[in-house]
Amino acid sequence: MSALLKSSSGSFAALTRLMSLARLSESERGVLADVEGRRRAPIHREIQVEGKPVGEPMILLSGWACRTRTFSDGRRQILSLLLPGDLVSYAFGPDAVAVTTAIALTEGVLAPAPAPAEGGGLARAYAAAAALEEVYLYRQIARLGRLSAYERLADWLLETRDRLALAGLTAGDSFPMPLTQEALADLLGLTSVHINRTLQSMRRDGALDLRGGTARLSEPRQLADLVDYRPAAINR
Amino acid sequence: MSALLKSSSGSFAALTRLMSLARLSESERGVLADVEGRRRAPIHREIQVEGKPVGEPMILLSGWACRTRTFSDGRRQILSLLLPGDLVSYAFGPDAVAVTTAIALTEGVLAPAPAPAEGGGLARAYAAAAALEEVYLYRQIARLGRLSAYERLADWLLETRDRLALAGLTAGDSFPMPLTQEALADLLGLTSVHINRTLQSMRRDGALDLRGGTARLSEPRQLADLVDYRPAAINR
DNA sequence: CGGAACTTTGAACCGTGTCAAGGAACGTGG
DNA sequence: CCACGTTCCTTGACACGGTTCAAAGTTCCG
Repeated sequence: MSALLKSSSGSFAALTRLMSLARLSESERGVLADVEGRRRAPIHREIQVEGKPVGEPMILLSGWACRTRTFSDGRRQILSLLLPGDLVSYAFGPDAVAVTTAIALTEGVLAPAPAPAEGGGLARAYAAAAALEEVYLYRQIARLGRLSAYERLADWLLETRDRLALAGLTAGDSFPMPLTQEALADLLGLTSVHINRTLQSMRRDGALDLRGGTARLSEPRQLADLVDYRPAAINR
Repeated sequence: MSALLKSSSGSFAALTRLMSLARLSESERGVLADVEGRRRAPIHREIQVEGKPVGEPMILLSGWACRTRTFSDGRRQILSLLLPGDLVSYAFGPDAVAVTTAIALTEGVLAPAPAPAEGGGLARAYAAAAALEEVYLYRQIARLGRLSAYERLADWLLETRDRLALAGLTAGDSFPMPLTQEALADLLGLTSVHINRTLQSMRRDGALDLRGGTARLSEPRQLADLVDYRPAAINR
């Protein structure tokens, strides 16, 4: 068994995220570190399959994944991203059936999501996570429906920076961005060729630095104005 | 008070929908008919406002509504539709804040959603409704991200027919379709001009008959093949 | 009967897709 | 550590679906 799977390292980001979503008790904070039943998800591996029982709830400890829909003619749309600390199948009881297929976009590690005590911090964190997931879905719809390629990219970069910040994965304006341009295209409803051109246009504008799997937003304010971006707020 | 508001007529469709989602007990079936606190929602009225507390859960008894996002420059995207029997604000406790703005697209009637008994049929119906709502969100994303105008329209018509069928509002291949072409455009991420052309193209193909607020799909099979459409199935 | 909201049509324009080919980066095995 | 294949990125020319702008026609409702 690899170091990633047996050690408690690698659940850091996920724990950080849960702690940004709700105050956790001492014991709740420990439960993720030594959770049993971790499993590695190699890149492109299906994590969940549409129409099959979802099984026990899982949390993504590290790596990026997505929910996806593939049409019979091969067209593919990434419906939503799953980032470290996101819950993968936490809906409607274990006898329910998955409504989407989910796959790993990078190498990742999954673990069974610790069962929350009624009314505890973990339960609140999960509820907040579900609420946020809903927000991201609505945003994805607005993005695809009404924004230009450049705007979609800007909006998504801002959102992703904020999501990763919750998991403590940002460093200033920098954050990991391991997606290929083809994955970005499938996510933003464009072609990879056009993603390439749009990325370069944003680089030329001095708004984006994207190299070696790391993105840096140099002018986040201006990008935010461009797309009327406001951070997600669930609770007041 | 109008006949619609005081009589038990007008909750028929909503009750029919809940009964298609789960088996309801005798008493549960009655609870919607004489629910207190109905209110009329005139066309264009805000039902819920992003950032404000959601208040008590509501169910849409009749009429069409939507969740919407408006950008600062005026662009508008309809995120999801709310049809008779749909729950409007049923998420994450009454202290939560609405994550979208919802408005009435036609004249409609709302009522407080009857509180479900733990483990009862109504609770199962609400859970199924929430699961379906999630399915429709994912579909909307795939539609906007990867389908052409003609395909978006076909896919949406099929979905809407099936949704209305759950509420007993279809008659064969016919169903009410009260949206203006501009609303359709905002829903499908297009312009009203192009919606107009696309509708006519579908009419010319003999696939759609849309007049006087009623739509009829003449070739549902072919449309379904075109967009790889399959009915939503939550439970197995 | 009159006005507002909605639908229809035409012509020009433009953002994004398509097709094709070459180049860079990366991992793997020898 | 090099050689090689594979995956990913980049670029150019051209095509096309959908938008924009403008104006006329229709329906609906008070």
